[in-house]
Amino acid sequence: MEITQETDYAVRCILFLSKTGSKKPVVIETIAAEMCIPGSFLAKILQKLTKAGIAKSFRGNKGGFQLSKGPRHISLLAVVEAIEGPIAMNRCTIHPERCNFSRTCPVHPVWTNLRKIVTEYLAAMDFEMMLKRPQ
Amino acid sequence: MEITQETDYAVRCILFLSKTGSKKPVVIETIAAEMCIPGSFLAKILQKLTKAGIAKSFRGNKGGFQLSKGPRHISLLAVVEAIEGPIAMNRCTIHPERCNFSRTCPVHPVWTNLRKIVTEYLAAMDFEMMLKRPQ
DNA sequence: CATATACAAGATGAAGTTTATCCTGAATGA
DNA sequence: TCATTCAGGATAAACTTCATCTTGTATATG
Repeated sequence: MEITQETDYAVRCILFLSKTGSKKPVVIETIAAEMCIPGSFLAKILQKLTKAGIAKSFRGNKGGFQLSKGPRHISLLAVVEAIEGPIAMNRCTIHPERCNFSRTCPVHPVWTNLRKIVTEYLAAMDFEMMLKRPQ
Repeated sequence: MEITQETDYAVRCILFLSKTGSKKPVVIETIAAEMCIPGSFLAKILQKLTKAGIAKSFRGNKGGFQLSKGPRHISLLAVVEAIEGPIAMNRCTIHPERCNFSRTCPVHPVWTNLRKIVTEYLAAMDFEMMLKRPQ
C-alpha cells in the first residue's frame, strides 16, 4: 500500500523544478545533489517523467531538464502514475479477468471505489497548490 | 500502492469464515480448497489473523479456525493491518524522523491526509456489510 | 566543424520482499 | 494412547526495487 522510493524521488524532483521555476534547463546532478537522490537513478526517473510529458529534456551543452508545463498543471497523480503505472489497491481492480472470484466477490466493489477515491484525491493535488500552502 | 497477494488471501479467508458462519472450527485445508489458497501459506496467514484477535484457533482432533467475533465487528482495515502492519502511502507518514525533509515538505501533509481517508474508509467496511450488499 | 557537455537507452546486479514449502514440536479430543 | 491439527522456525525460489555503468546520440558554442 506504499509508494516506492523511486516515486518519492520523482515527487521530490518535480517539487524542486516547481520551486525554482527556472527557465533554463537544470542538469540531473544539480537536482540530485539538492534533493539527495542518486544521480544515475534520477536519470532513469527523469526519463519516465519526460515520456509521461511532465518534464522536457535538452541534450548537449547547456542542456538539462525543465517542467513541460506549469506546476499548476502537474498533479501528484500524474507523477505517481508516470513512475508506477496505473494505481490500484488490488490487481483485480485493473484486471478483473485474472481473478476467479471478481464477478461474485463482495470486496471487489470496495477496492474499486477506494481506487476512485484515492485517484481523485491525488488528481486534485497540483504542485503549485502544494507549494503555496503553509506546511 | 497495492495490497499483497497474502492480504488478498487473508480477506478471502475471513470472507469464507463469515459466509459459512460455522460454530464448529474449520480446518485450514477446507478453507484453502474452497478459496484457492495454498494450504501451507494459509496456515501462516491464519497465525497472523489469530494473533491480531480476528480468528481463534483450536488444536487437535476436531480443531481448526473460527472467527473470534461476528463479521459485523471485523473491518477490512483490521484484516489488512493484521497482515501488512500499519498502512500508509509513504514511509514518512509513519516515520517522519527518518525523512530529512518531512518538516518542510509540502507533500507530507498530502500523504498524511490520504492515509487518514483510506484508513477511515477501510475501517468502515465490515464483513457483514460487504456480504449483505448486492455485488 | 570539432568538441565538451548532457541526456537516451540498454545491460547488469545487489539487496530486499513476496510467496511459498517443509519440518519438528505441542496441544487436544476420542 | 494416538491420530489430528495448529504453532513456530528454517529455508528458498521468484520477483521487485534500487541502483550503477557503458555506449550511443544530440547540441550549443567557440
